[in-house]
This record gives sequence, C-alpha cells and structure tokens, in this order.
Amino acid sequence: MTIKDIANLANVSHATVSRVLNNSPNVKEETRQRVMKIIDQMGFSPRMSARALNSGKNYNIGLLILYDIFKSQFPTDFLPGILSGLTRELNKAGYMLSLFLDEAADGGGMEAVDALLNRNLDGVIILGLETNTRLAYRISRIHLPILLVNHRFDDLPISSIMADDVQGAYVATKHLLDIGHRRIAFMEGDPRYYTGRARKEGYLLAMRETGVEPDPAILCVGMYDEGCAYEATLSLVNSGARFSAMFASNDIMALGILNALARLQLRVPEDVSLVGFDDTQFAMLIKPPLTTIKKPRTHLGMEAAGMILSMVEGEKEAEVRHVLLKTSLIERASTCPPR
Amino acid sequence: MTIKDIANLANVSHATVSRVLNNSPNVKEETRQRVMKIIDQMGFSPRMSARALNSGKNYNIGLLILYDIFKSQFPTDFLPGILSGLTRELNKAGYMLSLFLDEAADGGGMEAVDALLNRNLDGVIILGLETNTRLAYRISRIHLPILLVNHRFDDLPISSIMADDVQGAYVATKHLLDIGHRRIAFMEGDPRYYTGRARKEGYLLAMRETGVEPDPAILCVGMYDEGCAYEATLSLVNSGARFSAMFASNDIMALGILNALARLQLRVPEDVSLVGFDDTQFAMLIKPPLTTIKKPRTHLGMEAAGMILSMVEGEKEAEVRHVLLKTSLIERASTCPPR
DNA sequence: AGAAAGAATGTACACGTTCACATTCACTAT
DNA sequence: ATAGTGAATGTGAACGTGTACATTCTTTCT
Repeated sequence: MTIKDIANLANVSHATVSRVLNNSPNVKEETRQRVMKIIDQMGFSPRMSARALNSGKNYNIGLLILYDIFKSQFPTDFLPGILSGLTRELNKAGYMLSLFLDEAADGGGMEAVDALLNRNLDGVIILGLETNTRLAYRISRIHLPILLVNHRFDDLPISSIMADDVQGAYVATKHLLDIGHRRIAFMEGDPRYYTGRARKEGYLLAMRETGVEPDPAILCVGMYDEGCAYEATLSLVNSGARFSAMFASNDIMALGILNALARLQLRVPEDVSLVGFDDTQFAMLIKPPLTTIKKPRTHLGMEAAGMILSMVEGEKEAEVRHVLLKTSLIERASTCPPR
Repeated sequence: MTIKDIANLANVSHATVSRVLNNSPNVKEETRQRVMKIIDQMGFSPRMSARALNSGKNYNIGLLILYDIFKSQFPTDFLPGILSGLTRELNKAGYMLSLFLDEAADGGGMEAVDALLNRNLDGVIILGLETNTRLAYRISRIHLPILLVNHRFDDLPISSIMADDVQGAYVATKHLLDIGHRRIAFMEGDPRYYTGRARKEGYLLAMRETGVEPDPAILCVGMYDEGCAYEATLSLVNSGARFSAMFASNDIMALGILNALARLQLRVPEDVSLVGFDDTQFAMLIKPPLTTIKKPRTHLGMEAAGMILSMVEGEKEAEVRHVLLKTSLIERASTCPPR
C-alpha cells in the first residue's frame, strides 16, 4: 500500500495525495475529502523511510544513557520521570525518542557513540555523562545537535540542562536555618560526582550567608551510601559533637542516618531534624516522612525536549546554552524547630 | 557524503561500495581494504532511511509504555532494569528501541497506538497494559509483531512474557512455612490488577499444599498502598487475631506494615516475620532489611527482546507464546522461625 | 467573449541504498 | 592459443515520498 495505490483509487495523481497528506493549501476541498476517505478506509500511513530519504530528516532523537544511571548514586526513580517528559514533548512535535545504553561506562562508551552515529538521528541527548573526559571529547566532535542532561562541561561547546543542585542544597539548609537551627551537620555524598560537590557548596553557601561558620567537626562523608552514612552518624554522635539538625546529600543516606539515630535512641525530629535530597520514592513512606528536596523530573525532560528540538529545527547553528532548573523543598515531618 | 562519493574516491562503482558495507563475499581483499580506508577517513555511515526504503525493514522496535507504570502500583525501579535488558539485546542485534508513552491511560491510549503505527516500526512491545480491553482489542488488530510484557490475554492471539507472580507468592509463603510458621497473615494488593490476584493465588496455593487452611480472619487488603496497609495492620492486630508471620503483596505495603508494627511495639522479626514482594530499592536499606521476592528485570527485558526479534526476523507467522519467568527469594533479616 | 490570473492538478526527477543482471577479468583445461 | 569457468566489478532499475515545474481548469475583469 503506497501513495500511488491511494492515488489510483481516488483518480488523482500521487502528487495530490502527497499534498493532502502534508496539508498543502492548494487542494480542492472536495478532492481532499475523497482522498482522506480512501486513506482512512485503507488504513494507509506513509512510509517514514521514504520521507526521511527525501527530506534528510528522520524525526528521531537519540537518548544515550550511560551506565552509572543504574547504579545507586543515581536515584532510579529519576529515569521514569525524565523519560515521561522527553517522550511526551517529542511525540507531540512528531519525533521519536530512541534509546541507547552504555554498559561499559568509564573508559568504554565509544561503541555506544558509534552505534548512535550509525543510526542517522537528528539529535542526541546524553544522560549521565560524568568524569569520562575521553568520551566527552569524542562526543564534542560529533557534528549533530547534542544536549547534555545532568552534567555540564564548561570548556566544551555543548549545551546542557540540569537541576540546580547548589540551589537545592541551599534551600534545604536555609529551611533548617529559618526554623532556628544553627548547629547543622552535613552528610556529604561522593565528591567525585558533580552533585556531591554542588550540594556541599549549597550547604556552605547558606550557612555562611546566614553568618554561621560551618564547623568541620559536624561535616561527614557518606559517599551516597546508606551503610556509610549509618556508620558516619554513629561516630559523629559518639564523638560528642553537638548538632540539632542534619542535612543529607541524598535520601538514601538520610535513611542510613535515620536508622543510626533510632539505634542511638535519638528521635527525629524532636532531637534531630533531618532533611534529605532527591525525593526518592520511599521518602514519603518512612516514619517520619522525610522532608527533602525534589528535582523537577518530568519538567526537566520537557525542557530538554524543547531545547533539542530548537537545535534540530533551528535554521542556523544555535548558540550554546546552559540551563539550570530550580528544585523545590518538600516539607514533611522530619523537621521542626530546635528545643 | 553518499555511497557514490566513496565510490568515486575509490575508483569503483557504488555497487562495490555497497558490497563492502554489507560484507559481500565477492569482493577482492585489496579492493575491500581500499574502500574501507576511505570510508573511515571520510567518517561515512550509510543512510539508514535509504536502506529502509529499499528493504522494508527499519531495525526499529517500538516500546509502548502505558501510563500506569508511573503510578505507585508499579515499582518505579522496574523500568530501568527492563529498559536495560531490552536495549542491550536489541542494539546487539542492530535494532533501536523507540519509546512511546500513553499518559491518558484507561479509555485513552488510542492516540499512542496511532502514533506507533505511523512510525513504520518492525515490531511493538507493550508494557503495562491491564484492564483496558478496548485498547487491547485495537492492538490485536495491528498486523505487526506484538509482544505484551507484564500482562497476558488468554483470548487474544498476542504473545506475552511476564514474571511468575503466582510462583513468587508461592515461594514467599513456602519460605515462611518452611521455617515453621503456620499462622501467616496475607496482605492483598489491588484485586483489580492481575498481579494482585496472582499473588493471592500463590499464597493460597502454598498454604493448602502444606495442609494449612487459610484463615479469613488474617487476610487483609492493602490496595498496594502504604497507608492502607498501615491501617489494615492496626485493625488486624487490634482484632485480636493471632499470627506469627505476614506476607505482603508488595514492599510498599510491607513498609506500611513495618511502621504499624513498630507503633504497636511489635518487633520484626522476633514477634512477627515479614516478607515483601518486588525487591524495591529501599528493601535492603530499611531496618530490618526486608526479605522479599525479586522479579528478574534485566533478564525479562532480554528475553522480551529475544522474543520480539524472533517474531520480526522469523520468516513465517510465528506461533503465539506465553512465557513465564521464575522469581527468586531474597532472604534478608525480616524473617526468623516463630517462637 | 476573450484574456489574464490564480487555483488545482499532473509529470518527472531526486533522495541513497540494494539487487538482479550484464560485463569484464583472471585463470584453468583442452 | 582458446574456450570455458568462476570471481570481481559495473549498470541500471527499484524502493515511496516530496517538490519544482508544467499543464489544465476556473474565475474574474475588461
């Protein structure tokens, strides 16, 4: 079933059918109706490959997901949200989103990029690229619209979009400060990752801005790991350091902290207020429900879709843009003013 | 840059270049080398759309995700695993996976199917289709290879693959029986969903097989909801019913049960053993770490990829198959023999 | 009524591959 | 030497669509 078959059935030329399919203005209403009817009856839909061949456009955006995403440092429930936003907007604009995965992660990843390039996509969104500068360099040489999600290279001309981790940590800390806390302990994530460094920065910023010099004695490192945070909390308390609140760089560590405090017979929030980060699924389910920072997920996906579309459809080389999205504080029951 | 440009540079015809690209045996080694070299130098990769137009194959599999997946009854961390398995296998076979989302869920979903059909895919995998029989009927009329993941219609000729919920619940219950429990309470999920019914069936099966007649007094319904399970547990205990163990149809309800038992000063596992279902991210993080049932996620994706590929590449109409994958018991610290 | 203008439709080619078929080449057997 | 053979390469059509240009039809204006 092709455009020509439809043409024959409707007693018009295939060009007219093409015009009907593309909403060309110069088609008599009567003809349009007749052609449309036959198209519907036959259940015809034009071959995309032929269109693509002719136009050079594939209406297909690649999403390269780097392996780390399936590791714990990356909240697994981040993915559905961003996919939702991406596909929703892309489909709306007539595009598809095609998935590519890199399991090899650091050092590797080259094969995944090659696979991408062989697929004749219109643009590429890259999710989860972090420390692999060799891969980043390779990527920067692709002459295809590229958008980085959740990471950013200042020295490479690649547009990016990410949630503002610094602002998120700032807001979390500010919340604790606002309700009266001054001795706020901080559980750092993994400083090798951007988010780990950024969240610490936000914490420090809020503290200093309020005139509270952060006390190194109540700064811990939990490496984004529950067990690690658990142990760190035990030693923090046993060291005798005083603090009335704690800010954890992610919810998983917050859970570790919660477990440790329970073991030490300290109540949350009465004895210690606790704020997490990420709004992981379980944050609202545990006791007490965790106050935390939520990154916009669906919204991030939608914005990313908009950016890559404007790059793909823009006539000329678009300028490099770096977009930061605001995060929001989700107030639950793990925080209260200090005694 | 096309196959012809390469041909000119290599002083051969475009057909020879095509032969080199497709590893045709009838090319002199010397010529192959020369052509390959130029292809590499130029960074040429053949236009997929032209290939597709010619061959009728797109090397593209659609994944239709129905909205429910982003709702709580579906563990969000299921998605990354299955995507991983799917893309890994499909990419290996030279295929892409393209995402389509249906936000409208029940009743709607038709637009998503239409979008799919307009994309000229080679096959479609559908994830999360449940009660929407109208949509199911529509789908069954697509004459394209189709595979259902996580659901199955017995009266429609559509192949399916899913993890064996009945077996999972059976194993969970059997575990409790094996370590000596007899009074095992059951927290049902949502009976409107297949998994809800299947997990109950597995529980009943294991009980009866062991010669223990299930006591209606210790059967609750938690609708896959934490708060609901919390309340149900409170009333169960307050009703005075005796039980030494509890099996919850998912981890989220297990968490609700845990919270309720803690409030009632009942210890897990000393006073009540608890088994969940799904191996959600937090299962290993909470105190005590939850014994639960894990569905194969990546493996499910890989199997699904294999199935759709054999349907797509098989010469003739393949027969309808229904595949069930075994689940496995993850033993942690929320279970112990009764006193 | 006839010409001019513009709307509607048709014709034919291009897009970049693959593939059937035709041709040439290198080598062997007579 | 020469026909015969199979390997290596070339030629040209086909895949299904969009579109520039050509043609026809319709309307309007004088």
